[in-house]
Amino acid sequence: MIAILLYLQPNILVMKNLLSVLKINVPDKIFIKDPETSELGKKIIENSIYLIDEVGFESFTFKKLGLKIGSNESSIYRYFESKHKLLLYLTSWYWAWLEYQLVIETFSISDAKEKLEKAILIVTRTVEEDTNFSHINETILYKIIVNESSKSFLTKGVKEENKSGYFEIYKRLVTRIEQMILSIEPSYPFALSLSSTIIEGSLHQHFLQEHFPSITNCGKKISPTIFFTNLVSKTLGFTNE
Amino acid sequence: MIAILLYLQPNILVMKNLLSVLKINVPDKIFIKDPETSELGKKIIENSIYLIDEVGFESFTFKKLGLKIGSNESSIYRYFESKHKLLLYLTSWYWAWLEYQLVIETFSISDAKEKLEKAILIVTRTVEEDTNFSHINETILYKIIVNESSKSFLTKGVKEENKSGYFEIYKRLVTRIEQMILSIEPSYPFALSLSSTIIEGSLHQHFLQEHFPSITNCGKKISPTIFFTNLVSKTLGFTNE
DNA sequence: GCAAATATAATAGTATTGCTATCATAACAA
DNA sequence: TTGTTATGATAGCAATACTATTATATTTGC
Repeated sequence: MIAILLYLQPNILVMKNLLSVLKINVPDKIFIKDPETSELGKKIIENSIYLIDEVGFESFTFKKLGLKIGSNESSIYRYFESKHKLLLYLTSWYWAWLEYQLVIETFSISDAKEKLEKAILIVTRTVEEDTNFSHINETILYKIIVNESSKSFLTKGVKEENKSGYFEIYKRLVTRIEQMILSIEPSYPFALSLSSTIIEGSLHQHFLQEHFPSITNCGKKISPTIFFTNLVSKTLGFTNE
Repeated sequence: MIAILLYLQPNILVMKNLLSVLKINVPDKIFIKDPETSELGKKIIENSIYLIDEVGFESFTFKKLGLKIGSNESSIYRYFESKHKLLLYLTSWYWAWLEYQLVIETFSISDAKEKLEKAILIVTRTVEEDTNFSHINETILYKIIVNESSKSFLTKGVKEENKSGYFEIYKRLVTRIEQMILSIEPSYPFALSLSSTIIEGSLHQHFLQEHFPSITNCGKKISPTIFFTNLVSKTLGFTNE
């Protein structure tokens, strides 16, 4: 795979091609039956994204989803044991998708600072264009990540679910950016915290921009990318002009 | 009140005295009947904190709470129209309580940097000692803030609830710290985003410390306070030695 | 092409949730 | 003492979050 990546130009078309071959892998304990293996499964994923966006995760039910896709509640339960597991699936898929972008788009960058800046761009930018290579609408999924993803870990069951490996992809993403930080400033003692702050903090700034504009500078002129790029460059002591 | 504060030493004893006179004010549209005005009301607040901590917000119900306090479900509905409103009450109370501490403990500090550092300490530190001046156990409430407070705004109803003023205290806290940042560096263009990142980011680091220690540097030796103090001093270009 | 396996659909049922409504009683105040 | 207010007890209801069973398609292997 590394060999292939070296020859690829990182753009959406390439993503599309690459991902038509490579499958986004979600920890398989999250589902009962892999939704990627059937038409119904794909319809479940595709439309759960639309429905959660429409009504919010609290009001989302398998019954309503069944109605939307002309299928039965009980059939959906054959894929996911609960709506919480479905949310875990969607968030895992998103982080895996981001990780692919991170790897592809930073792979050929040799300059450590440039590499980190690119990484910050990737994890903080708004997903606006749907790459359209699959049944998953990434633009809408991104809205769900901003509004609902915290609920995937803010539960009484986190500890156990963490042990089951449900958050591995997310954690690997954090450590990837940690490594980029350390390659610039090996003695910086808070690389993990800075990395996790960039990722969660960016989602939070996107949320504020939408719902609490009075407590963020992010808006039309300033993006979370600009804010976090500045924050990181100042913190690690390099200029980004 | 300002006159009084000038003569006070900021410590827990003073807090206790001050708050026995001053009432923490929560936006009054949040409740149907003010729980501070009756014994039952106070029992509801006191024990909702314990129960939410025990079972998590999702499994928390008014029926269970009624059972715990030897009262009736229907009586609790006379105070709060839903458990969501109760969560809003608890989070608002917490932010108001923090704001008091912020005002009291930074009031007499004239040096801008010292003032900001004190403010960061106040909003990022773990609430470990219960001041015990009321029926509210702040230590347990703090755990709820870390684990559940995001759910108070990550809902389909945020926009409306924001219009109703339910988040005023929280927003005012963010702008207070924004002002402290600007008094050090008036040209820094991201003061609001930095402030909101400190507050939410600190809760997130506390959460990670507890549940995902592999993606944070915070733990026994490093606290969120140390991380954010360093982050802010580097970002604003002053040293904190 | 047919049987067997598998996937999906339809229906029913259950305990719990998130309430609302009504009526009774207790406490307290005018 | 009478009225007002607070609380308690009970009932009821539609929706949620499932589980279980049975029926009917669809696919697959031989």
